Amino acid sequence: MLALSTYLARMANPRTPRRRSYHHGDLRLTLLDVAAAIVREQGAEALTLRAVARAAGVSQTAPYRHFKDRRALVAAVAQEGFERMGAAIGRAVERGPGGLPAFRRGLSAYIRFAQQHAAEYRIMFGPELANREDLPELAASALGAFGILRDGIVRLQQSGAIGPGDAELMAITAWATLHGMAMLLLDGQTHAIGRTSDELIAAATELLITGM
Amino acid sequence: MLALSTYLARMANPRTPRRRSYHHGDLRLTLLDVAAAIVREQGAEALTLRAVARAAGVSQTAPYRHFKDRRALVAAVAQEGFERMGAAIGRAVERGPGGLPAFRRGLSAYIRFAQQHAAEYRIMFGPELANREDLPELAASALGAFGILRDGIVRLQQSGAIGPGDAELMAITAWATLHGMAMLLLDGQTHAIGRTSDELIAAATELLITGM
DNA sequence: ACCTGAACACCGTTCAAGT
DNA sequence: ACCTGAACACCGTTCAAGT
Repeated sequence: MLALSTYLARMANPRTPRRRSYHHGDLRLTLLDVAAAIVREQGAEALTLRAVARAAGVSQTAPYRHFKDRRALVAAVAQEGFERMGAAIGRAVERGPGGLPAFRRGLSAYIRFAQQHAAEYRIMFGPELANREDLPELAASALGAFGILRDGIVRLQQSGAIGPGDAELMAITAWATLHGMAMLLLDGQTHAIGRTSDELIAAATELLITGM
Repeated sequence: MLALSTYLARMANPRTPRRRSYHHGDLRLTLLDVAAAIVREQGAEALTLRAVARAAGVSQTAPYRHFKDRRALVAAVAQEGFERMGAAIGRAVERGPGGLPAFRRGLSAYIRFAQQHAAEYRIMFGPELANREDLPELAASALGAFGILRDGIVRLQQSGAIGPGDAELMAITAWATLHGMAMLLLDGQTHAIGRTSDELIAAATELLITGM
């Protein structure tokens, strides 16, 4: 989680220890770190291959040794995002009593992650990576996150906390609601309406649970 | 609704009647038509100012007389989209019995519009226009569409078709669900799950109504 | 008032060449 | 095996100049 300025300062500083050789060693990892820093600090649209190369201190064509094209780098950033989001939701679910309260905490954690990592979330669900046919790892990460939601619903049904019904259709609808609410919040569409994000998260969560 | 090829052929054809003068006359309208055709036929990412100028047969800087920058052109395309979507939903609501069935038809119409005008929908809700602070007309169009939804919910409450509660919070949640489901469908995220879009639309609609 | 042409600072990507 | 440099085909945008 180094700041972008750290990389840039390192490159500008003549006392920066020279690389062991002409070869970088772990350029792939450096590129990913730099990419994440750019997204975090300058937003999704600032994530260009050339900017990443510049901040990493390599030529603009060096990244092509490690990523097929720009989209592959973006996909790697998104994949990290899915894994971090899954972990954040998992922590929220574990942190307290189970059952319906745990489910509520999970739903809230989803939207809070989107708000706290707005640019990353946009990349995860942006049009560029919408088609995941050629990105099987990314598709698996996303599907894994969906599975957590569906399994949570199944357990709630088994315990009788929510009514019966097609758990998968419920999960897709819940996901759609979370994603939609996250986007509305990120885009500031809810400012005009004058409600706090906590109110909106609570409303969406309760409507979903009541509907189930 | 002319195809892009029509504009391009017109430019390539030496028999195309020359413009009345050095001035185009209604370049703004032509640019908007061409932009809509490009979005429809080549997708949202193909909508560049230079491509629009080329297809319209003017220099690449001519559009700047009519649009402050690229974003202003994109916003104009989005605005047309909001108006057409509002009209499509209105037609669906009117076409049949009122009350809850009309509300269901409206919700379905929203998602069907998104599916049938996928690229346009992406532009309407894309990150580029997310911040509408400097686009008051666009903000008004979007808020108008939201108002239709909220008023529909209020009427359903008055008739007792759905339970009481904060209509605005219900409307935002419903909008989030529609938008989220539309995006999941457009992005093909639902393919992996193997349900038809009709099933998904029905599930989302029923869960929302039950929750209300 | 409206449009053009040249220019600038960016992109992604390819390909031959360097170490 | 990994990285560089030059090149190509794109962008958005500005500014002086043409009609």
